[in-house]
Amino acid sequence: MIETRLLVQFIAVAEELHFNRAAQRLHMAQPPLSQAIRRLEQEMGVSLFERTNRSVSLTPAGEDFLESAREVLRILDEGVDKSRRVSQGIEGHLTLTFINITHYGPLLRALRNFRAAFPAVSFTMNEATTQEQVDALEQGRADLGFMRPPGRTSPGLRFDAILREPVMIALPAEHRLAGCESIPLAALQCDHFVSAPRHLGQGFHDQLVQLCEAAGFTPHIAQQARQLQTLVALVASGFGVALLPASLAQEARKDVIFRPLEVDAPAELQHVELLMGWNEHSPSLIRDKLIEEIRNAMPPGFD
Amino acid sequence: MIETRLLVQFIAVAEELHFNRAAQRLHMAQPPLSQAIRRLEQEMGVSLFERTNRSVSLTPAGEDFLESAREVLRILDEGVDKSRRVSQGIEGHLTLTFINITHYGPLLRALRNFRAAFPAVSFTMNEATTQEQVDALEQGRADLGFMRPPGRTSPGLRFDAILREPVMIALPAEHRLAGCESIPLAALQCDHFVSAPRHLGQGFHDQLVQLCEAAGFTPHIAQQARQLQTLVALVASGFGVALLPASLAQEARKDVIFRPLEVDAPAELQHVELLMGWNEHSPSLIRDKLIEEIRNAMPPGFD
DNA sequence: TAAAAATACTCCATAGGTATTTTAT
DNA sequence: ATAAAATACCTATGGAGTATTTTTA
Repeated sequence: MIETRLLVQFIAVAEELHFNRAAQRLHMAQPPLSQAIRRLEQEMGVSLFERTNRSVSLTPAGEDFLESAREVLRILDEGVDKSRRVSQGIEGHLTLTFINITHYGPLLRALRNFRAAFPAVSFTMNEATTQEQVDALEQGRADLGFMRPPGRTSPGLRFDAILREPVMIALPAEHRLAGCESIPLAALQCDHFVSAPRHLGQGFHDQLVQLCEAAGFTPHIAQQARQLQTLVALVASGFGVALLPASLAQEARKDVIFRPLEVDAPAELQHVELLMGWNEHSPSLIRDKLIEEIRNAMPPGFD
Repeated sequence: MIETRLLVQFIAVAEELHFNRAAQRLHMAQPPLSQAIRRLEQEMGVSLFERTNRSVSLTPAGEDFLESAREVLRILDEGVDKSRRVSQGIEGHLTLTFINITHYGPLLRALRNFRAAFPAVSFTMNEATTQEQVDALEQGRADLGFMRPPGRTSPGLRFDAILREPVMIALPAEHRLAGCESIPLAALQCDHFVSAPRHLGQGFHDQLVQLCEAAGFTPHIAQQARQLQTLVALVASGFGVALLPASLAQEARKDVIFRPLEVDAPAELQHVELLMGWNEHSPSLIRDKLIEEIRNAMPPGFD
C-alpha cells in the first residue's frame, strides 16, 4: 500500500520538478527523496518522472497520477475535518423513529428549533411500532425513538416521558351512553372492547385489563388491531368500545365520541405516556443536543 | 499526515469491531493495533471508537470517517491502476495542434483508425500557427502538431513530413496572365506580391524571395497577412499576386485562379510541406502510437 | 473467572541523514 | 567546471512484537 507520505513527496517533486527544491520544501535532504520516489515508482510499476541529470519532467502516467494523488490527499483532509465536525456535534445525521402521533406541538417545535441551530445535521425519519423502535435502538439503527412505554426493554436504553395524556373511552356515536358527559367504566362491563394485541407490547392491552379489573370486571375483547387509528375505525363500525389516548380525539370524526373515564384506579393507570428513548451505549453528541432541545420545549412539569 | 497504513488498520477494526480479530486479519499482534488506533485518534483529535473492555463500537465521528477512509483507499487504488494504464498506452490524453488545413484525407483517416484502436484515449484539438505550435511543443502544452516547416526550432523537437504539395501562383481572375496554362515566374517581376510576414517564421516569405531570386528579380511585397486565407482574399481584391500551396486551390473561389509555376529552381523550393512535429523530450507512448498510425496511413513515398 | 483491551518494554525495519560519486551541460 | 541526481553507508525514530496488567461482564 502506498503511504500518504510518498504521495506528499511525489506531489512536491511533481510541482517543483527539481529534487533539491522539493526536498527543501519537505524539510528533508535530497537523497532520501530520490529514494522515496524510486520506491514509489517501483511499487506502482510505473515510471512517473523522466530524469536527466539536468532536468526532471513528468511522464504522462506521472501527470495522471499527480491528479489522483492530490485528490487522495484532498479527500483525506476533508474526511478528517468532517469527522471532527461530527465529533463536535456541528455536523451529522440522526435517524428518528415515531409511532403514529402527528399532532404534538412541543415536539415539532423542538425539531424546528434544532434544525435552525444545526443546519448541517440531516435526518432520517421512520414510522415504527414501539417494539420495532426498541429493537432499532438496541441495534444502533436508530438514534432516538418516540414511542409508548415498552413492555420489554434492555439495559442501555434510556427513556424520558415527553407527553402524558388521559385515557378516554371511545364510543360509537349511537352508543347508549353517548349522551353522558363522562362514563363510569363499570357501566361498560357488558360491552365488547377492541384493543391492541398484547404481543405488540405497547402496554395498552395490559392497561385496559387492569383498569377494567379496578372497575370490578374482566373486559370482553371482541377484536384486536395493531394501529390505534384502526381501533378508532373499529369503534366507529360498532365492533365495540375502546380505551384510547386523548390525543386521538383530535382527529375528530362524527361517528366516534370520546368521553372521560370514571374509575377508582391509580392516576398512572388512567394516563398514557409518550416517551422518547435512546441507547446510552451509542454515544451521539448531536442526539444528546436534540434531547436537550426537546426537554426545553416541553411544557413545565416534564423533566 | 495520516498514513494509509493507519486507514487500513482503522477500517479493519471498524469492520471487525474486535481488536483481536482485526489484528489477525492484518497479520499483526493486538497491542500495536490498539496503539495505532490510539495514534490515529490522537492525530485526528477525534474519538473514533467507543471501547469497553468487552465491546468495541464506532462513534458517529468514526462511522463518518470510515466512509472517508474507504473512499481514500478506493481513489488511491484507482489512481494507481489508471496511471499504470496510461504508462502502458491503453489510456490517456493527447493535445493536438493544427494549422488551418482541413482537407487532408490520409491524416483524418489515421485519426479515425487511432480512435477505434484506443477508445480510452481522449483528444484536445487546437488550431494554431506554426510558431505557436513550436512553442507549445517545447513547453509541453501540446503532444503533436501539424504545421509548416518552422523557421526557428529547438533541440528535442522532431519533425516528419506528411504532405508535400507544389507552390502555385495565385492571380486575380482579371489578371493579364489569367489565361495562361502555366506562368513563368519571371513574367511577374513587375507585379506586386502579397505574402506572410517574415517574423511568423513560416518560411513562406523566405521561399517566395528565394524563388523570385532564382527567376532573376527581387519581389515587391505590397501587403502582408498572417492567414493564408487572408492572402487569397487580398489576391482576389487585386492587391497583388501570391505564391501559395496548391491545397488552397481546393477552396475554389471564382475571383482567384491558381496556375503552376515555371521557374528554374530546386524542387524543394517549388514545394511546400506539411509536417507533424513533437517533442522527443516529452515521452508519450500513445503519442508515438498515433505517429505510427499516421505514418502507416501516408501514401507511399513518405517516411 | 474469563475474555478482551490497555500498558510496559524490547527490538528491528526503514525513513532519513551525510558523504561521495556520477553525469550531462 | 558546475549543477543536479544517484549511490553508499550510517543513524535513529517509531512501528511491531512479547509479556503482563487491567477491567468488566
